[in-house]
Amino acid sequence: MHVRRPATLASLAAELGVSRTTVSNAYNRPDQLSPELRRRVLETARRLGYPGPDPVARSLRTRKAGAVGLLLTENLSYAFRDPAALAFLEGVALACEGAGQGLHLVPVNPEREDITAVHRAGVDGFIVYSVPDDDPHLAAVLSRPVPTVVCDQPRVEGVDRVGIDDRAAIAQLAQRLITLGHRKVGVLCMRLARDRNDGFAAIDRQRTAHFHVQKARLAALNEAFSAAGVDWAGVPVVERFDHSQASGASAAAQLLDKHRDVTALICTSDILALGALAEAKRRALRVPQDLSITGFDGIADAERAGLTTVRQPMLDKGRAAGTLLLDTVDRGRPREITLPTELIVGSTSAQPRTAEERWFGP
Amino acid sequence: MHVRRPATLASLAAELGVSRTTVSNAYNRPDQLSPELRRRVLETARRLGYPGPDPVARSLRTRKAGAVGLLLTENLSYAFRDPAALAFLEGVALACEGAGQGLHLVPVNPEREDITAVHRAGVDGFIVYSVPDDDPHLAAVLSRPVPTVVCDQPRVEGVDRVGIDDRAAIAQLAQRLITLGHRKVGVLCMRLARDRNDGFAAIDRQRTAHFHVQKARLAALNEAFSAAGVDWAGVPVVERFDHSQASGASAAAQLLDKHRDVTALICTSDILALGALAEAKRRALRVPQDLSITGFDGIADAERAGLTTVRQPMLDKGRAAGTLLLDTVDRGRPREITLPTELIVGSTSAQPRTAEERWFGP
DNA sequence: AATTGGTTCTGAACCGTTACGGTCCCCTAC
DNA sequence: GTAGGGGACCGTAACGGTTCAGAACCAATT
Repeated sequence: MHVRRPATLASLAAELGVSRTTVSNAYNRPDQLSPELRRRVLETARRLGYPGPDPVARSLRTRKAGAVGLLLTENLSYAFRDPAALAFLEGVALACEGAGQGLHLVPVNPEREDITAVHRAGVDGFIVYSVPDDDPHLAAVLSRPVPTVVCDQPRVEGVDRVGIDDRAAIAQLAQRLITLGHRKVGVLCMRLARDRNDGFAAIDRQRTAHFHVQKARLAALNEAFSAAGVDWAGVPVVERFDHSQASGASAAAQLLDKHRDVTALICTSDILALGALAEAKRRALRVPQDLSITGFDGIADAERAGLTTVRQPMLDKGRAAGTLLLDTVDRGRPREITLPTELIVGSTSAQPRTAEERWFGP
Repeated sequence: MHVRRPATLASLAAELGVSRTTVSNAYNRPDQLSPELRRRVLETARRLGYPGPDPVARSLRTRKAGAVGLLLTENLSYAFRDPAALAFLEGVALACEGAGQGLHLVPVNPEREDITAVHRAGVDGFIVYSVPDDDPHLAAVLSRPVPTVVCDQPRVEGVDRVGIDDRAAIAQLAQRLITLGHRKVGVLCMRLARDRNDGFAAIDRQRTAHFHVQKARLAALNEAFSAAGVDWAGVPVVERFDHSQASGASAAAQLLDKHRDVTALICTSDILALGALAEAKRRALRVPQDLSITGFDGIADAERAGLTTVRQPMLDKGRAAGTLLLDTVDRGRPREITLPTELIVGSTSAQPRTAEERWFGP
């Protein structure tokens, strides 16, 4: 550890016999004082071990912290494990470093409601990524008098927003499955609300979901399959609180145990889909002959696995969020950026076998 | 964007007809005022849209920012691409969230010398990860009157440190190759200094390297192979500024073009090794029969590829750095933590073929 | 009646800077 | 000789809190 005598701008000024303003100018506005004096100031600073103006005091005065706050649904460390979140983070970082801004990761525990971290963060603005609409942290952010950008969340009055058209994106996927002939499908989705509910999610829970993205995707699936004559009430939807391949596998198991007749498993994330893929393999179900499986996100592992999925530009999303937040120019009315998505048809989806084939083989 | 009338603690106090102290206490020391008054304060705060004490002003007074600064060699966004750096980051994040501290990523451009970001960061301490010993950012950090932990760097007077025994770790690897019979080896390493030098690195450059880790590993290799009778001056070492598989591949190509007789390629990182592996494949060199290749780090991709490498606990490293920084208790004399490493013998190393075999096949 | 003790609230100092609006002085130009 | 201009530096007032030593008050004890 490294401790210095607390030299301040004032003590430096006293030592030099100049005003504090002058010392401040030596650091911030070199043109406001003679080069000679500036040299003396800096030299004396070195001698006294003065590290330059205190960042916090400066922030207080200038009302600028030089950093962007990032709020995630999950534990801080989770973000480093999920490829999609990671790409988002990378995008935000890109925007930040382009603007010379720091990136302040706000520590949040999704299971507790400790808001203090949000209140403590000395930042010029917040990016809020995919938290439930009733999240107290979100409320805390909005209460703070700094600009905010939300991402993968519902619109908030007067707040910039970045996202994709989740409904259209998954509707396209659904349409593909429908065209292929799938009518008996199941869905694996991520957590729908802040409470842990690992299991089937009835329509009511789907409708009252607090995670905007999941809710939108389920609603769009509902709409698409209903239009194709499928009774959505009969479509099993399994929810998982934790987002991991293991969760995907167990969810798939739970669903398949109860509904052996499904011909397609629609997963709202690639991670879940990869888990489902593993479970299918474990059960010796052939994909896509016996079971089609689809994901969402377009992460590298999904591509590697040949997953049918929807690719969304996570990195661009992060960058857009950062840019929006840092672009102070045309901050008039709230802005909204919707990024394009792309259906990726992989090798994990195909026509379902007919009943006959199911009994007698292909 | 979301702007509120600037209500302050003072204006709240005025509105309520109480002192600022009382309002402050309402937030920070509930036991210091009657529950009734506290209720009124909070209620009035809500009505006026007062978001609670300003974090920056609070930080100024309390001298606590509630955040840890993290300084990396590379661009901010790089950290999200390199698995090893990522694991480190995750470890730091883990420690931070355990202590309820924010994680402030300091934006740094390794090619420029803009130090202001370090001076601007309102943090309670710094973790500095693998920057060159002459890095001006490091100097800037050390000049600040806050505790610091360096990681994968040489000792700095009076500063806590976390690392591994690089020399011992790679010496073990070298010993293995020597035992297998390799005497004609080549080395691929990461950047040795702040200037870009994509190409062969002569002994002099190796010796004057500013990246501690690389320097230590090269020195240990030198020692080990010299002891085995190899003239280190004749061992080609190729350096790459950018750390990527592409770099590894091109470095391998450059080395093999000039030194067709090497039987083993020692890489100072798994990323480089994976690139070398790709290049070997491109050249139809069989690994390990025609060429042994080793890495360093023990990332997941390396394991998948069966790489012979040294595993180091990157996550633990990050966590240790965070813990060290946040543990204010026994901050007496500088502490040092050295983490264990483990030699992983994979399928990319084997006995070199004899000269005979080289000509006539195995 | 005086002392003690406990709550509840206040006043003033302080944290280390920067913004703003000067002042002062020297130099040039007419 | 003096008006005008510009460079160099300064004084004061915030910025928005926290902290600590009391003050005021009331009840209980001696």
